[in-house]
Amino acid sequence: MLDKTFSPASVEETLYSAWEESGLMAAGSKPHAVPYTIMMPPPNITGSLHMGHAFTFTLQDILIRFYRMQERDVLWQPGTDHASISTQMVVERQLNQENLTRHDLGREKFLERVWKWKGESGGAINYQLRRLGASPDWSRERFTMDEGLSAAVRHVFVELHTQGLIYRDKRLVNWDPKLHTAVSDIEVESLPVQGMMYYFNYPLEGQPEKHITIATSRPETVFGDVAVAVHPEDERYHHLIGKFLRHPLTDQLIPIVGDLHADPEKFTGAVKITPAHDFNDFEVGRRHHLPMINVLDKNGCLNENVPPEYHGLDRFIAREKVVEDMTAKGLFEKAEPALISVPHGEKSGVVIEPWLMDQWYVDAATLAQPALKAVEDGKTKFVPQHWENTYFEWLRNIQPWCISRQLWWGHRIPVWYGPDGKTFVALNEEDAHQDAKAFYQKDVTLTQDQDVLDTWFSSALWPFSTLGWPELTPEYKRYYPTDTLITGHDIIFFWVARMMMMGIHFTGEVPFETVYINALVRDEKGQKMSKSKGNVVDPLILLNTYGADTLRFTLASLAAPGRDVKFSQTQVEGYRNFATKLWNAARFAEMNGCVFNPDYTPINLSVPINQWIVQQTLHLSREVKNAIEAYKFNEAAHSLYHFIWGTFCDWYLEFCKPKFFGRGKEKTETQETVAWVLDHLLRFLHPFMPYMTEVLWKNLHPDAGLLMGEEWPQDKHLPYAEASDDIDWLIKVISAVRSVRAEMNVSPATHLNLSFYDAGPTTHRRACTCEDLLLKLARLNPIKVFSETLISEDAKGAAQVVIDEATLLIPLAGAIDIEAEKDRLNKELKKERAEIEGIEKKLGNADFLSRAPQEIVGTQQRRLDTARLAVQKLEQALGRLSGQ
RNA sequence: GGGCGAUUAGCUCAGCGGGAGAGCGUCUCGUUUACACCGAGAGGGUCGGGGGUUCGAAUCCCUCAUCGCCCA
Repeated sequence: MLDKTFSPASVEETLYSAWEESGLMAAGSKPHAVPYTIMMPPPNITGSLHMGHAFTFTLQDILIRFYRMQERDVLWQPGTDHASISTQMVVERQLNQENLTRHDLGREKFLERVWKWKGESGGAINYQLRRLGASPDWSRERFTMDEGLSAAVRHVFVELHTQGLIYRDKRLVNWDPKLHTAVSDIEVESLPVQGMMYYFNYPLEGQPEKHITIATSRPETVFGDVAVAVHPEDERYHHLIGKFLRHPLTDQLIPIVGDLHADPEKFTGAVKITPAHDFNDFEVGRRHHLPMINVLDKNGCLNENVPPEYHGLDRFIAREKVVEDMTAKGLFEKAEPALISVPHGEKSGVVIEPWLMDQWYVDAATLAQPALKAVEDGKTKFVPQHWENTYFEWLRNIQPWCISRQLWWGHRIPVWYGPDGKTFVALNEEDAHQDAKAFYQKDVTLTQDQDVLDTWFSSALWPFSTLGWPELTPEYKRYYPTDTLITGHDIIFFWVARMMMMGIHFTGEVPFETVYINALVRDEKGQKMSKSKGNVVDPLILLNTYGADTLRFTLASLAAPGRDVKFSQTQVEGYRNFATKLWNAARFAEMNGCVFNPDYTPINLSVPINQWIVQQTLHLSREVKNAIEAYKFNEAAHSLYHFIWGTFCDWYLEFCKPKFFGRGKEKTETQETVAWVLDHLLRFLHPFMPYMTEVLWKNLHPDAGLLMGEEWPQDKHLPYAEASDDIDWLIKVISAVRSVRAEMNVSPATHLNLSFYDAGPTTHRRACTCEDLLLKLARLNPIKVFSETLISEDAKGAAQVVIDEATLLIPLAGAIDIEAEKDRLNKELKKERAEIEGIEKKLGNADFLSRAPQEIVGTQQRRLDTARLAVQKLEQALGRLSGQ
C-alpha cells in the first residue's frame, strides 16, 4: 500500500543507487541501436551546483532519459575541467592562510598541493548532480587533465604548430596585474567607471606658444606616447600633420599623424598614441610604423622606461603625479568627470592592462572559416536559431587566440628551448631531445616553456578527447559526431565556437548536430543571481525541501525556448502540488483494485469512458514526444500537467467512481484501463520526474525491472471517435449543470431534476449510455429525455440551458429569480450574437470566400450554424420566461 | 554606436497568420470511495502606441516608446 504522501528524501538515494547499479546509464548496452550522445559541458572542479547547472542538467537528463526510452544507445558523457585560474586561486588562497605563496613551494610542490586539493574537494558538483537525478554514464567520467585528454592536447598543439596555425608573437595581451598572467579578451569585462578626462597641452615643436590639446583618461601612460593622431580631414589640425610636438614630460619629439582612429567629434579631436598600452593605438602604431614603448611592469607599476622620479610608482599614483607635474608646467588645461569604460579581469576583478609581450597564439581566423560554413550550411543548427547570429558575429571578427597563460596549473606548453633559444615543439620531452640532438648534432640542455595552455584549449577538444581521440577507438567511431549540446548563451564564444573550430579541423566533422541554448535563470525580479546581490537561490536547499522531481518539473515547465527564466518559489510549490496530485491518483487507483493486466489491450474496449481515455492517452504520448524532440520542454511539461490533473484526475477518475460501485465486466475493464493509463503516464513523466514515477512504477509492476529501462509506448490508431464526442458532450452537460447550480445559489447537496427537450437521436443515445455518470457527477435525480419542444408552462420556475440542439430544463426548488435567470440567458445570448456578427462579416466578404482555404471557410460556416442554433434556442428559452 | 530579445489577465508567462490561453493570486460555494499540497463555479485582457501587408494580424513588415542582454 502506498503511503499517504510521497517523501522524496526517503527514496531518492536508494533509487539513485539502483539506477547506477543497474548499468542502464552506461553507454553501449544496446549494440544494435542508434546512438544518441550528449557531451555534458564539464563543470569546473571548483564549482558547486547553482540554479544554472540545475536547469541545464535537468534539460539534458530529460533528453537522455527520453531517448533511452526510445531505445537508443545513449551516451551522456560526464566530467569536469581543470579551470586553471580558478583552481590555482583557490589553492593559493589556502597557502596565503599559511603565510605562503606558490613561489615559496616551487612549481612541483605547488602542483602536488593542487592535485591533493582536487582529490579531496574538487568535483563535488558531480555528487550534487546525482542529487538532481542526472543519469550520465559515470563509468566514463573524464577530467581535462587525465592522461588521455592531455595527450590529445599535446597532439593538437604539435599538429597546429606544424601546420603553422600555432605561432609565437609579440602583441598586446590583456594582462592581469594581480594574477600575473595574460587572459583571453573574452575573460575581460568592460565596466563603466566614474573617472576623469584630463586635457593636456602638447607644445608644437618650434612654436612653443602654440599647442595641441589632447584628452586622456590615462595620464600615467604619457611616457609611452609616440605620436598624436588627428583625423586627416579635420580642418583644425590637418595642416599640422607631419609636424612634431614636444612631449611635455620627456622632451622627446613626437610626430602628429593623420589617422581615422582620431574622432573629430570626441573631445578635442586629437588623441595621444601609446601603442604599447592600448589596442587601438597599437593598430595606429602599426599603420604609421611608430615605435612601441612599454612603460609598465607586471604589477602595473611604471618601469625603467620612464623618468627616474616615476620609476616604480603604482599606475594610479603615477596618474595623479602626472597631472600635478603637467599643472606645474602650465600644460594642464582642465579635467572633467566622465564615465569611462574600463576593462576588468573576470576572475581577479582588477583593472586589466593591455601589455606588450610574447605569447603563443592560435590562428583562429583560419580555423573559424569552416566553423562558420558548417553553421551557414545547416550542418550544425542552433535552437533557438537566432543564437547563430552571436556565433557568426564572433567568428567573423575573430582575433588571434592567445593560448598561453602564466600559470602553473594546467597543460604545460609542449615547447622546449635550446641554449640559443631555438624552439622544439614535440609530443614529449624525449622527442624534443631527439629533435634537438638532430639539430645541434649533440646533446644539449633544453628548458620547457614555463607557461600552461588556456583551459578552453583542452575544453575545445572535449567532444572527441573524452572518446579516446586521437586513437580511433570504437567509442570515438560510434558516438562522434554527437547529437545535441545544451549550454548557456554566455558560453557560445568560449566553448561552442572553439569546439566547432577544433572539431572540424581535426575530425573533419562537426562535433554536434544541434546546439540548444538554454535560458539564463534569474531571480523572481528578473535580476541575475549573484552572491554579491544576495539573491542566489540554492538548488540544494530546494532539493531538500521539495525533492528532485518537483524542482526538475518546475525547471522544465519554465524552459520556453529563447527566454530567460524568472524563478520564484511559489512556482515550485505549484508543481509540488502537482506531484502530490499524481501520487494521490495512484493511491486511489490502488485502493480500487486497479491492477495492471499484462494481457490488456486497448483495442476492444466497450465502456465509453475507457475508450475515451485510452485515445486521449495516446494523443498525449504523441504530444509529449513531439514537444521533447523539438526541445519544447515547457510544452511537454504543460501537456503532462494538464492531462494528469485536468483530464485524468478531474474527469476520468471521477467517471470511474460509479463504475467501481458496480461489478462485472464494466468494473474490470475500468480497473484495468486505469492501470494501463497510469502505466503510460508514468512512462511519459519519467524523464521529468524520475523518482516518483519509479516508485509508482514499482507499485504498479512489483515484478518488473526499473522504469528507467522501459520503452516509450508504440503509437496506435484506435477506433473510438464516437466515444470521444460522447464524453465531450457529457462534460459539457455536467459543467453546465454545475454552473447553473453555482449561479443560482443552489446548494451542492441538493439533487436536481433534469429534462432534455428537442432531443435528437444522438442526445437520446448519449443520455442513455452516460446516465449513471451524469447523475453522479452533476448530482441529479433520474433524468428524462423528450423529443418534443418545451412549453412555457413547464419552464415555470426552471433554469434552461442550451446544448447543441437540445434544451435542458432544470426545475429549481422554490421560486426561481426570473430576473436573474433572464440575465443569465441574456449574457449567453449576447456572447453568441457577437460570435454570429463576427462570422457573418467574414462569410459576407466575397474575398474571404474566394481566397481563404476551403477548410477555413467550412469551419466558419459550422461555427455560424452552431451559434445560430444556440441563439434560436436561447431566444425560445427567454420567450418562455417572459410568458410567465 | 552596432546587434539580439522583450512588451498579452493583478503577478509570472505560453501562443507567433484563421475561434484571446495557462499557472499563481482574487471572489463565491463546498454534497462526494484518492487528494484542503483538495473540489466546483466565477470575475478579469481595445495582446505597448502608430502605420502597412493580407480576404483575415496578438502573430508578418516598418516606425516610435519603454525595458533587458551582448559587442564596440
